Amino acid sequence: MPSRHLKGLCFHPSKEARCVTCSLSSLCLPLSLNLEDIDQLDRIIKRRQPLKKGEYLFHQGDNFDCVYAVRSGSIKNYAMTNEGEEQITNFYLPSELVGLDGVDCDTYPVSAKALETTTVCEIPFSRLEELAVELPELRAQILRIMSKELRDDKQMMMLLSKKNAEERVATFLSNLSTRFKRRGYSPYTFRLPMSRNEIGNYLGLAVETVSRVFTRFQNNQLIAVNGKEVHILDMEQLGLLAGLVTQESSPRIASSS
Amino acid sequence: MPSRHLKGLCFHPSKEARCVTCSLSSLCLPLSLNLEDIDQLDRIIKRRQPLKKGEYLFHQGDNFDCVYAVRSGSIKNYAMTNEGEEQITNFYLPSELVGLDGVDCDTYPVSAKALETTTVCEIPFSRLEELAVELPELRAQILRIMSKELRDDKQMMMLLSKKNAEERVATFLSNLSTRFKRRGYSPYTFRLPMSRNEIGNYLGLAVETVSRVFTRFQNNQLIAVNGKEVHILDMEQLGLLAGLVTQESSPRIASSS
DNA sequence: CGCTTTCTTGAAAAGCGTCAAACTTAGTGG
DNA sequence: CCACTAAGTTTGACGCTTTTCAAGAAAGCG
Repeated sequence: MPSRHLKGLCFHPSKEARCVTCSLSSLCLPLSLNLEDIDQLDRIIKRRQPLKKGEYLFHQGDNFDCVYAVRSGSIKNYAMTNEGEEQITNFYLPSELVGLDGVDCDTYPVSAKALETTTVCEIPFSRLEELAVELPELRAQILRIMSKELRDDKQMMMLLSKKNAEERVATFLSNLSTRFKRRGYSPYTFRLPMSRNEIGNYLGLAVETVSRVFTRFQNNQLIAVNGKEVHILDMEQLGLLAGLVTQESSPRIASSS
Repeated sequence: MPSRHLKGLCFHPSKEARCVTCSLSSLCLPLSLNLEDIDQLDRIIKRRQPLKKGEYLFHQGDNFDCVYAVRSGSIKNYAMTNEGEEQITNFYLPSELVGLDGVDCDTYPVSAKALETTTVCEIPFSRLEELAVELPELRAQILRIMSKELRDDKQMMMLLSKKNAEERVATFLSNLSTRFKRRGYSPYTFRLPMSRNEIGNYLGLAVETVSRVFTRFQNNQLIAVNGKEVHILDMEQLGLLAGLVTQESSPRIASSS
């Protein structure tokens, strides 16, 4: 039924080439748009060729022109420090929107690189803005997404300035779990798309520390890890740790011994 | 000359009660609005009674309804951690906009408290949105401000995850300096509106560490401090330190001795 | 299958936090 | 206006968490 409007405007007429049929449609941009609005949005969106691991969506400094919705796979955002090391500022999983922090500059302030084979929807920002003029719901949705990202950033700042290594890793895992769950995947069993190094970089910890915390969590029956495969065994305890737990009387995780 | 439109709509008919005559007009929201647009904006803005030190602009959890432009004084944003300690997420100086991270929630995610006697313009968000429908420039400006805040947050995350105590404090001072300069004040001499404790909280450092770094900077002729009064003596060196300098061959600041 | 990269583990070192105490400033009331 | 108290700041000594360095184990890749 929802197939008016498609015509010759469809760029990659694949089996899932429209927002209405997209399995992520309830999570992605058109969260609160009605069917007609989605059709309009649909017409400005391009599906890009899948990116292979290590390929770039855009580079820091590229002209800002599009935002991207991840359809499958995952993306990392990172900037270069003055010394040339990378600083990861975010990971993006399917249904999440990449590139919004470029809105007020001419260029992307960070680079976006695929962590694995990744497909995205490309949304030309100028056309999105045009469309937003007519669709108040779309406008509101864009604001909501940016505002959400602002709040997530504050959470991250809290993590970086107040939490210790265990709390950081626990927060990271809980957070991933929640996002996988929302996508429809198991919140208990998932594959980390990023390396230990990238986790450490993101969390402000040395690789070795991340590795040690993983082992400690495993020894304490919090999780079971096998390479990038993670099973969360005790979600409650993990959540407690993540929630900035240093309560005097809390059963402290035994230190490796 | 710019005085059509005012009529009975002016809430506090003080000497600086309009955006057009506001000394911050070139910095504040209406950055890129023309005179007529500013007049329209002007009519939805209320000037609130000055806040005394320690008073709240809003509390975490209050209904989100307004954003605020600081006219004079300063504001801190902070959230409560699960353990009940405060975590400062931002400081706002005159011409800066407070409250935007509430846009997509019903309630403010943080509290906003005056660090000193502070005056603000109150901007009802619903009316701002209405107005934004007609004024594309205003819409763009709101996006720009949010996007700027997103990028600032990334910078903060970088600071918290990669910089040591000296680099953090140097960054903090450089940043304040820049903002004071933009306001038209001296970038070299200014008064810190916040306590050492608050600086430490914000930078993820213990008070004692902040204090020690201040002393060290003073011993090394980088700055001169007297209570909250700060003079920057060597802006270049301070900037170098701030810019994530651990270059092998850089003249490392002598440690207090 | 061998090579490179990533991950893990141990031991030592460093940076920062914590505790404690002296000192300064700000605020209050006599 | 000064004394008094509370709050904020500075300084030193010590300890703990995390980093750094190093080396071996596992995994990914051609």
